[in-house]
Amino acid sequence: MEKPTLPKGTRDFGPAQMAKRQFIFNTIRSVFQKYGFQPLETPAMENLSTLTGKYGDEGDQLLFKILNSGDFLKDANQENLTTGNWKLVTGDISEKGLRYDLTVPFARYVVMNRHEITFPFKRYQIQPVWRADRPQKGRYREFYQCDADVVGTDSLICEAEIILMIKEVFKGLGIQNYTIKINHRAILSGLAELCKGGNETSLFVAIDKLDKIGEEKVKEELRSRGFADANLTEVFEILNFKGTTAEKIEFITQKFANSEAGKKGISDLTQVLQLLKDFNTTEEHVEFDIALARGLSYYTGCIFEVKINNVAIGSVSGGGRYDNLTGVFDPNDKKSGVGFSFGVDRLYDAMEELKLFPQEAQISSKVLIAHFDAESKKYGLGVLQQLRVQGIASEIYPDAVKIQKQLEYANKKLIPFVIVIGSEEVKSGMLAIKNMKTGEQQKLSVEEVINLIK
RNA sequence: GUGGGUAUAGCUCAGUUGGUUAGAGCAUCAGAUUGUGAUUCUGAGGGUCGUGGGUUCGAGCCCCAUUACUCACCCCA
Repeated sequence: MEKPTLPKGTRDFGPAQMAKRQFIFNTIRSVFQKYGFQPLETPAMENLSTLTGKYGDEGDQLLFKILNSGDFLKDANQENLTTGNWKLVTGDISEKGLRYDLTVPFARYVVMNRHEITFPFKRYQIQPVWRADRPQKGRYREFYQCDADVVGTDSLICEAEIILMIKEVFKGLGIQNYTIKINHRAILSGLAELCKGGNETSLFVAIDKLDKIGEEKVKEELRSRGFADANLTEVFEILNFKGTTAEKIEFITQKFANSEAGKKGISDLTQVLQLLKDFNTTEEHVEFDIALARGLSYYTGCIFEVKINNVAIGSVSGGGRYDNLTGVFDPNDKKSGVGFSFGVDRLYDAMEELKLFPQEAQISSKVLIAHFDAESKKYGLGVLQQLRVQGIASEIYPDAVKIQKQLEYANKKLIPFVIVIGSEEVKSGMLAIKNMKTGEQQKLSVEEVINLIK
């Protein structure tokens, strides 16, 4: 018989992992809801026409496509088949694909439902997405994103609130050493204006790697992409400027004196920082990083990225403002949106590495009822029901087996208390309750047991 | 898409210049213990060494192919 396996880059999540994952999901969800976001779910699959062209050529390559049902060759163009033009054949035999992120399906939803939606619309969405790239550390083909976006307002309060939410989620998860990097697309544009010639995107992609590969490697890459060293002097002067956020802003304000884009970026950023003060929060964990660029082509305003320090995993959260997302589906409907996303799978890996999962989050039942014989098992059912009425998660060992085995079961399931029932307990009504951590055992009435555990 | 690495028990891994019957820890099961787990002691089960071919008197080890996994690059959560 052939051994069953999983598709590359996908995982099962057993009870132990699910307990930890749900701890993350619950933390994020409760923060989203506290900030007034409402839930949304969209289908796992979208029409390919909805997805293609939104993520650039690279992104189109990484889309999982779904083969048409039935005789999918029926409608395929014979010429495409014989010439072996796979890209054209793909379009003939596949019209659906798995979602690549949550932002594009959200934009589609907004355009389709704009008459029912009250703007500004704040939605959160926690669902898996799929990417057909080669898996590696911290990178899967199926992974969950937790998105929160606001569409229909260009207020910078949204940007400030994103920072607040990130801080609150990380506090809830117990992650302390992290950095929220912030930048602005217009500041990047200002930077591009300072070096004449060369492709803007190539510049952003290259400088984004600055802290990873260093100045020399970045310059090397830029040279290979047609940038002249002489034109890069001022760019690197800015990128290498060290100082506080306020000092950085002052420095680039002089540099961007003649740049409309640069001035707009600085103004937005300054306002966001001021709003943080108005919210009575500090700039702790927030870092203005002029080299931060994000790949997705639709960001137009502030951009964010969150990294957990001392953990070798990519960013665990990112986002930004896009002025033109709905415009992709309807050119007459250009709504401004801003949003961000947590990568649960990377948060999980990072928290595992940092040993941040609290053990309480892994407890399922609080009590197990163990029994010595049929009569005590029967008696235990009544006790079990009383516990459950009190809202205590509890279970009884269903089979008649040795007490050893029942205690082992509790031990493995991390159940903290075991009520042992035998003929003595049935007779007296006093229950033997054992604390599995300390090993202590005492005789208590049902009411006393409930008070102890609750 | 490009380039490395790995593949031996359910899991994590040893395995000498190629040499008889392939080992350990953990896990599982049984017992020490007929009203007590995690700790301790004793014992047991479990492997066509990823797959296919080649070299050799002889291959877990060397060579070729293939598949899976994994790490890095591109890009990204």
